[in-house]
Amino acid sequence: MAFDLPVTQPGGDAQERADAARNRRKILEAAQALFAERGVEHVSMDDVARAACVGKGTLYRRFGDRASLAYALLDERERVLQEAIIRGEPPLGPGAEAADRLCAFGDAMLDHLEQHYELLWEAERGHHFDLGPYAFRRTHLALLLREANPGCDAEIAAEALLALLSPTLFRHLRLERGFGLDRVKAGWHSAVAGWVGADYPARGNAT
Amino acid sequence: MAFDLPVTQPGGDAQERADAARNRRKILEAAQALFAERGVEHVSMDDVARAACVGKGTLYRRFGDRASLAYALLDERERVLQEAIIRGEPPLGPGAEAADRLCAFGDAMLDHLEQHYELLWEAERGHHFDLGPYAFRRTHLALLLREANPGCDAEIAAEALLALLSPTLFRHLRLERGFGLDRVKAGWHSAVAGWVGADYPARGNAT
DNA sequence: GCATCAACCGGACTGCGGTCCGATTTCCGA
DNA sequence: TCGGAAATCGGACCGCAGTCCGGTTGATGC
Repeated sequence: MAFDLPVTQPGGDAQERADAARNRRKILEAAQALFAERGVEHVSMDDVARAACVGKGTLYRRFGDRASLAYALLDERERVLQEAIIRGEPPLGPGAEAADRLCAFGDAMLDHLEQHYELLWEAERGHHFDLGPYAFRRTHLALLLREANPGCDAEIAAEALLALLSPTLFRHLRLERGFGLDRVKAGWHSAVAGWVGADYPARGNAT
Repeated sequence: MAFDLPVTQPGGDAQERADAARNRRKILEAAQALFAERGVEHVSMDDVARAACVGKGTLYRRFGDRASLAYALLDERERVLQEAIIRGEPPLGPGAEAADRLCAFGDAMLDHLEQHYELLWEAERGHHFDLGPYAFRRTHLALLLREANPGCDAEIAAEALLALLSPTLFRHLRLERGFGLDRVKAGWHSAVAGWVGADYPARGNAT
């Protein structure tokens, strides 16, 4: 079940056999083409294997499961985004106020979702929370929340905010409810404002 | 794909043939027993059919899919909960202040999740949002939010709050993160406070 | 009591995600 | 250049969710 997310080109310390590298590329290219052509959810793993001229065993050896194949295709974009958060310009990157960074983070993530929600949706199935990118986002949010509002339960708040960025909810809001992207972004800003500005601890009212 | 959620006893207008009713009961009993014995996720639909001495066709005719079978088993509990919300005592039922009702709603839902998250998890797969109970909760929350904070985007806020009560997130918080139920409830109260008390509209900060 | 027909039954079938293992290929040291 | 170990390959295989359809059963009108 454990495997390393492939960097775009295996490169680097390269412990990978030549045929293995060739097959990884064939698979990624075939998957990208098929996904673009038919839509992610209408492509089976067998389809990908067949299109890549590769056995299913190879496909699964390389990528573990369907979700991970989806993540592999997103890998580059994810790293760009992560880079922008860690070392990019404010307000997304360091330097701005925490609350502004939180807003910018949501905007960036929502744009990301808008472009890639099909893949993100696939990537999220099953694994949800233990995956690298999720953990990074959680940590990042918790850090900013702690800075913006030291009184709040930053870990819970981070999870709560992150839930708003789940591909599942995004799909629902955008497609089923028909909310515009701007409205969802405004919702994010409100949620951030709520967590940053509310009085803590909240009223006790246990049932 | 469409079918009516079975009331506990088919009763009422009863257009159901005797053998069909008998089979429904056999299936529900078998499912309940198997789920209790092995845990929901270690029981296949074939297992249920076999244990109920019924063909798979019958099983699927009755319940449509796995998620709906799970819901059928929850049906009674769900209706009790819904009744308590619509006509029960405050603060869960009508009569209390909106913000207090929101808190009480979360507490009740979280208790419900605590007891039934395995079934709720199954029930949520695939369908997510168009299902009856979800729609009811969404409407209820939106109503209370509109009352508690007329300035906010109640529809978005309702979805955002409801996301905190998804079986997926609950499982993650309780089991993977190891948060106590009280802490999650406190998180809910904070989230409610945030949406009820924050200043709207939130800062614009579009990317 | 009986004929008729719709509704129901059950198990064979499909498609998919994921696993397994014998055959093959690559890499490395000699 | 060559031999052998180890990683890799690929397709047969499994379990599961969900569909389909020929045979059967129960409700209804006479």
